Amino acid sequence: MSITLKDIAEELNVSVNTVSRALRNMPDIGQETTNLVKETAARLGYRKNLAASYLKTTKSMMLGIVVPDICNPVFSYMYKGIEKICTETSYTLMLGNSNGNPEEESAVLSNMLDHGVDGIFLVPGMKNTQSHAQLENANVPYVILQRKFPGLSANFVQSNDYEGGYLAAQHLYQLGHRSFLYISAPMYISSAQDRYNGFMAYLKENDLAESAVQILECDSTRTGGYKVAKKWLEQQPGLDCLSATAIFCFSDYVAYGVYSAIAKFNLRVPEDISVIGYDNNEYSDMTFPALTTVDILPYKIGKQSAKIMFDLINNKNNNGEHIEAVISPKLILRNSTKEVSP
Amino acid sequence: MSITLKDIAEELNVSVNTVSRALRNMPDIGQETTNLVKETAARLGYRKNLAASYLKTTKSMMLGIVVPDICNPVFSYMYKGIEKICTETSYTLMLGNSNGNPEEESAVLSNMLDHGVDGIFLVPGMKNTQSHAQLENANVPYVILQRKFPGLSANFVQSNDYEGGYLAAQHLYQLGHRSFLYISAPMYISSAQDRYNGFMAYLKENDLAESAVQILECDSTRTGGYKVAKKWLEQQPGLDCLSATAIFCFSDYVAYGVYSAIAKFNLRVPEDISVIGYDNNEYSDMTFPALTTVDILPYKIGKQSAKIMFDLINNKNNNGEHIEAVISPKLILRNSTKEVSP
DNA sequence: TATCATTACATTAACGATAATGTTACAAAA
DNA sequence: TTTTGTAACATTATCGTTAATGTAATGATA
Repeated sequence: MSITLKDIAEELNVSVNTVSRALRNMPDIGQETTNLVKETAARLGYRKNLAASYLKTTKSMMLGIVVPDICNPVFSYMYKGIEKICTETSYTLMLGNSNGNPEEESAVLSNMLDHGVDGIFLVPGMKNTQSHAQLENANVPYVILQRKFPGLSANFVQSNDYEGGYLAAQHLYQLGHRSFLYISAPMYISSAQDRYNGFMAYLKENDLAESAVQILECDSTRTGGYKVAKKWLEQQPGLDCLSATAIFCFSDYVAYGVYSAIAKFNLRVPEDISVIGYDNNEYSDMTFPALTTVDILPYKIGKQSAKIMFDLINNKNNNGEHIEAVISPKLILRNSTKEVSP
Repeated sequence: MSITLKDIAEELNVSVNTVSRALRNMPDIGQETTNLVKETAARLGYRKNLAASYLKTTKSMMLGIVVPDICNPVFSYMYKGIEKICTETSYTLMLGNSNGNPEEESAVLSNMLDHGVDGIFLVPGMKNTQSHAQLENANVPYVILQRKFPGLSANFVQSNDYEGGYLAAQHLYQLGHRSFLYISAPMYISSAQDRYNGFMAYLKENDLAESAVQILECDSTRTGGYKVAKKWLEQQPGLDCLSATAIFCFSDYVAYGVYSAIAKFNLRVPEDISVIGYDNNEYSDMTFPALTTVDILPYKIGKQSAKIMFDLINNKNNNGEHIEAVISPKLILRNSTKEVSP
């Protein structure tokens, strides 16, 4: 059907091996022959069969990416960051969504490994450590993004969640806030814990007690944020004497839900209560009010991960120790936070 | 390194072929042997080498998807729709962004074809017909999503843009609007033209002249929408006598830009001018005001495309004619449109 | 002059799976 | 009894590529 090395070899009356080596610029093929082979290959429209090549070399030139949900802009920007570097080195990407589900995550990983990917990028779903074992057994390099396997070491790139929490606390404190609600993802997610630690660290530096921060958990979605915020508001002694003057949300998604809950109680952001998000979704400057948030720079995280991946593939990491990279987040000031009313 | 058919064969003292056929439930292998082989395969942790399998069968069990930008939720939802169907049939997906750039689109396609994908989903970028030739030559089934190759036939799934334009016009007309601005993507994009045709069709049915609709073109981004709207507003005789009472935007992105431009002139949506978007981005109900828009149901488009793909792969399409599927869009009513002030 | 490199190729054997074709043992049919 | 059929396997060749090894011709070296 399509042109193979054999076709070129027959056309030129040389061996298949010569064609293969000529196309790969091997030094033991004469310059004239090399040129001739390349011209003929181009003329016939030869394209290398990468699967066949893989069979001999065990280099598939494919990398796998597993994310919870590609519709989440955080992950799609990570994807693009990774792709940016991969395109330069003509690696192709296989993508799979785990939907935050351990079984799906595991199935997708297996599938990619069966296809012989040369490496895997994984944004782990919740508490799934099976993936870790899978990846270790597979004997391919892998980079974990954003969420840590609890207690396990790996090549790892993440936004500095501690710093993000710290920045958020600093911003709110400087506006005069002294009582806070942190609507968090479940605390077994390392990011959730780290952000809390950073948040508390700033407050403690400024002599606030731990009791200054209430914590509520939900899954990082709009409905999650809505439900928790609604419940919290219902339990307040009165809408004019809320037990927190600022809400620190685990994600912009959560913040959107919080907006809705606050609106339901006829309160205003930021006059009655300040809200700060996390992630800086593409549209968070279009919300009303525009959402103050922390940008984790997912594109940068993706690029950094890919660079580490290629170091691993090219064996630059000869001592075998795991690499951990941390990207500093950026506070994005908008209109959902204001100084606390006197 | 990893377990092969050979390992299983040696373990059981049978031939490699027997192992292969047993695992595939071929009828000429005895039931006992089949069971034994399967147990052993499971015990040793055998995983099929899909690349090697491909070499014989020319079925790679991979499909390629090329989109302009996976960060655009329209495309990420299409991806998920496709993935939904593919997971059921254990196909794996290769994803590539073209960034709306013909060269990148072409390069990504080549790359996927070199990897031996069994089929390709393509959301074409702008006016690139080279892809069409590439896909035809490649001799793999392909499905085009959303944007038509001008003048060329292909298996094709799209939202009914004509209907979407019609719905938008109907909604605005019923609110009393009689003069419109259509901020469109370039008209060589079939969707842009179709939406215009649908929009005009409704108006003509209600005895409005073509001059009731002004058309301005931009690329479908926030900045594109912002620039065009700003320019239009600057050219108006006065801000209290705009030459259109409603703006029909090619996408929600454009609408966000239009919002910004309108705000810059201290006008209000929808009191001073109504705005309707297109696509129903995930956050369009969080904007201020919440954006009335047309949902193209990208997840459904993805699923439909995948179904067609598997019909093609399984040769159910024996007469060789191209299949075209059209998904009806849905009007989403929110707060950016209101009855025209008297 | 005989030996040794070197250049530029060709030949052969894999990679892991599968399709096509053989082979054996046993049972059924003539 | 001989033929024929069939169930249940084994053997062999092949997909397209690449690594390992082989070889002929030429030139350099001892």
